Amino acid sequence: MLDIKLIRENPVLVRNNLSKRGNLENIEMLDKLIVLDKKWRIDLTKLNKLRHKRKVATNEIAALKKRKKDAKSHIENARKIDGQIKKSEKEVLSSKEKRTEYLMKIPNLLHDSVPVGVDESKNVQVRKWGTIPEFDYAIKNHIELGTKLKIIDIERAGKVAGARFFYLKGAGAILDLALTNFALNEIIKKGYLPIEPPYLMRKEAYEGATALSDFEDVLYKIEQENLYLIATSEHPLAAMFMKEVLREDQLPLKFAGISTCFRKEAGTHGKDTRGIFRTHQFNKIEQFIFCKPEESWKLHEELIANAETIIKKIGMPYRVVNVCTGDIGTLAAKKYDIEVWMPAQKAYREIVSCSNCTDYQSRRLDIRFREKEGAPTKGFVHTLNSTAVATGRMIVAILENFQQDDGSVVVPKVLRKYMGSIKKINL
RNA sequence: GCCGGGAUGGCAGAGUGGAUAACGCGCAGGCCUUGAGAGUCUGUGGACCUUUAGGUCCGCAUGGGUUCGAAUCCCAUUCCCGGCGCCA
Repeated sequence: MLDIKLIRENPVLVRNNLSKRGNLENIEMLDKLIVLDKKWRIDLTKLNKLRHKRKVATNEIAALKKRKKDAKSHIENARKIDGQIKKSEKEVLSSKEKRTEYLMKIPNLLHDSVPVGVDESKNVQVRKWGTIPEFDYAIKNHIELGTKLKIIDIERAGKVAGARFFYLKGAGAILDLALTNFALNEIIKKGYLPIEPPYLMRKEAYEGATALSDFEDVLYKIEQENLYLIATSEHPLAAMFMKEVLREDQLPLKFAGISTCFRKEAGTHGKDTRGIFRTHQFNKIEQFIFCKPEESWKLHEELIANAETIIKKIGMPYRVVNVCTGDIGTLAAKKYDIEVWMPAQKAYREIVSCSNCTDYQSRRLDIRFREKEGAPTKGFVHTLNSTAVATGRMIVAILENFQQDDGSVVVPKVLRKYMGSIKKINL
């Protein structure tokens, strides 16, 4: 959420930044918010005056009672004020709730380096690495490869759980674990603390960690409980310190989240329907950082570099794109995606998403920092997140890029020590 | 799941229906000191109004209720501690 004080003091700056996203709704919400905020402040001042009146009246009653005098008429008067207060309280509460609603929906301010554009076609390539493999035979896609090698079973998963689920078997299951272990070790080496978070989160925590629009389209809710399955370990990691004040000398805090991710994928019907590229459940190692505001842009580059190192070591051709204003999402001020080459689709496809959320997420979660215990707070921390590896998509990429003409798949060198030293997945 | 105890400022901890949330620690500033420390004084949550300076309200886990008036009484919820039960 944005700072309401910034909106009050510099609405033009906020409006200009929001308009870059090309979504008129944001501007409308901003206008409504400014009106509501003004109304709320006027109503609140009225209410405070009424409450003061009551305080004076009840003090008088107390004084009279102490002297054992009759206070009946005074009590009658106080009762009247009470009625007015109740009415005023309702108004204040209602405008405050609406105000908060808009404030929570208005997206983050964008960094100047974010390219302007309506959709992903306007994302800007930052750099490219590796060579696109050439095949002198008819290549197979990951579904054919995985099915033939008996390491992926999508049909039976359909029977058991429905579309967009899968079984990983044998070398497939081991490959998933190998990717997890490899990526985790790579970032542990760089000083990230591994964390297995809760896979379910309460609504109050989740509202701080993500955009409200995700509740419908992305998150699974547990029936009869106030709990949601996490869509990424970013969310429980972000919420871990909610309502806390961190110590400045402990920043930056760097974490490696380990979790399965659950996503409804509502509204993606017809998109990537086959295979395990887009599924309701997948495993992911996530990088997450809490830091001081002045170091977040440097750390954003560190996160993308870490993710690139992992992909380079696996040996996968990729490119990094600077995600444009129309495609960037609510929380991020800037976002890089890494897209790896998928031979069967003949396209670069997203495999890593790396965002600097500045103070937007931390203000929602109320995570501040200060120099030391007892000292006044210095403001909100910045939060950043980035995929280290999403195993499902990486398995797709490995199968397709490293396939051989006999239908076998070469195991990337760096993963072999996690897979009993096998060099190939054979029939 | 059942029974009992609890939740108060950055921390510790009083306050059981009638003004100011006591004392302490920490933190910030002043005085003192060559300096540090000790000592001492003042300040130390949030919002709103007005702004040299103020003023008002809110804040005792969260949400309701009772009352002229609630940290204090009642109800619900959440979390923590102890005991019993169940359990990988």
